[in-house]
Amino acid sequence: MHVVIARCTVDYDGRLTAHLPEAVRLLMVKADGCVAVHADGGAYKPLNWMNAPNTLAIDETGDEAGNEAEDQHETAQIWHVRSPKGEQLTITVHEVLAEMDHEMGIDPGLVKDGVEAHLQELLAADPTSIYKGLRLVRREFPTDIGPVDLLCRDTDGGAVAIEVKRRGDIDGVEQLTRYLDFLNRDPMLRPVRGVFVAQEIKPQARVLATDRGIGCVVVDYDELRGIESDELKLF
Amino acid sequence: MHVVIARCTVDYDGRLTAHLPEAVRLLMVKADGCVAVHADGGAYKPLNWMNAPNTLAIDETGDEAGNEAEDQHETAQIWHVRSPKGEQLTITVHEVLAEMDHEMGIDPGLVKDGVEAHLQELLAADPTSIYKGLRLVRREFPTDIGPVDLLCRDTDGGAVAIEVKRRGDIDGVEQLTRYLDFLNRDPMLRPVRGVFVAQEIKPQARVLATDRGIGCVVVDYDELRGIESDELKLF
DNA sequence: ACATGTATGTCGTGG
DNA sequence: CCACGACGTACATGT
Repeated sequence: MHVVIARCTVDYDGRLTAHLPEAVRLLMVKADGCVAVHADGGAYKPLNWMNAPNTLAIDETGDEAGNEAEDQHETAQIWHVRSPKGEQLTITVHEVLAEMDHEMGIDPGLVKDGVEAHLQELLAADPTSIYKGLRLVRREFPTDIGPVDLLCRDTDGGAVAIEVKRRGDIDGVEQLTRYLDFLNRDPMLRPVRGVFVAQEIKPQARVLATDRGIGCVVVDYDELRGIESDELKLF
Repeated sequence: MHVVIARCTVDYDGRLTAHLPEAVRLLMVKADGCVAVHADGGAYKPLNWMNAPNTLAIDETGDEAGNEAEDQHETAQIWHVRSPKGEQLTITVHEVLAEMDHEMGIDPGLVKDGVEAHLQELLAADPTSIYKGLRLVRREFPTDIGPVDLLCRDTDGGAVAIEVKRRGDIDGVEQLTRYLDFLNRDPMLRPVRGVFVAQEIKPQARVLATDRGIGCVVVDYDELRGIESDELKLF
């Protein structure tokens, strides 16, 4: 890991064109070659960056015009970062204010908990938290276009396809719609109702779902986890 | 901007739960208080972070057990970062390997060029670059499910809904399809044709669009800008 | 503040 | 290698 604080200007040309006027910024070069230009604010996203794979070539153009020879900091460097896809990041370093270098090795990695997979797990364990009397047929029920999160039967034996999302967006409704299209071609299942389950459902998603006859159910993750704990306590 | 290279463990508890085992990482604290934990690889995204607004409190617990007094580096610090929304990031610093501090001021900011907004602007200014004889009715034409990028009329007075994308993906086709569904319920507009316009259209997106009777037009950004410049020169 | 659409999204996974 | 789905998505913008 190489870190430089420098007065610099930056130009990116690739998926779009962008320019950063001269200012003091942090330049971060990671072991895999990726480069990021950070300002002193604005969350974790850099102002500009280039992801690996790429090549970094530092062009030591020598002192800038009118520079006193003894001032080592007034050296102008040009960093050329290029990706094989034709993207290009050019950093003109006018002045290096600080620098740091350190070996860090490979990171052991992150352990996560509480994402959609976990929510789906809780709902599969007890579908009645979605809908009274609902019984699970199968998790990740396969269709030609991909697996439905949950396939259930209601009290009348009717098939119910359920899409689980942490945040209920319009995309989730589209996804469920595609699944329903395919499921409803199966004479053994037809007719299949759809239910969209999420911790939060956006208004537009609700409009679209309702328009397509898809039910919407909002569930609470902590509550589900609570119910699960309660049930475990009973035994 | 404060930068620290440290051997540390990290725990995040908020929108999910995550843990990082002990390793050497880069800790970045920006002027607005946001904190990021970087490994020496993996693009620009940090392993863990906390965005502003938040509070950072550094707990100097003193030397770790069994530590030789003169070794200043073996101090264990605990960084508590908390957001008002109840998120919490805890960084246990076992050893500081390097440190850096620098004032950077407010960044003048990024100038972007060539994003969808600009492309839509150019096309709105001259819809004939999409289709001969096309006239603009309204940009961001509202429907119950959101605004269509461009609504136009063709030479026969037929309504044409246009979705503009930088990269023409399958999602864009889905989006336009939804708009067309709603627009075609309006007796004043019906029948409405759809045209998908992008700088690049993925094969699958083209297949889906064609299957749904939606036209595909690939436009060149530089060329559009060129045409615009030419027209400006004429006056 | 909330809702919505864009992003140089990034990042994993499966075909 | 490409496509799809999830993400602590972040982020700007319009209401």
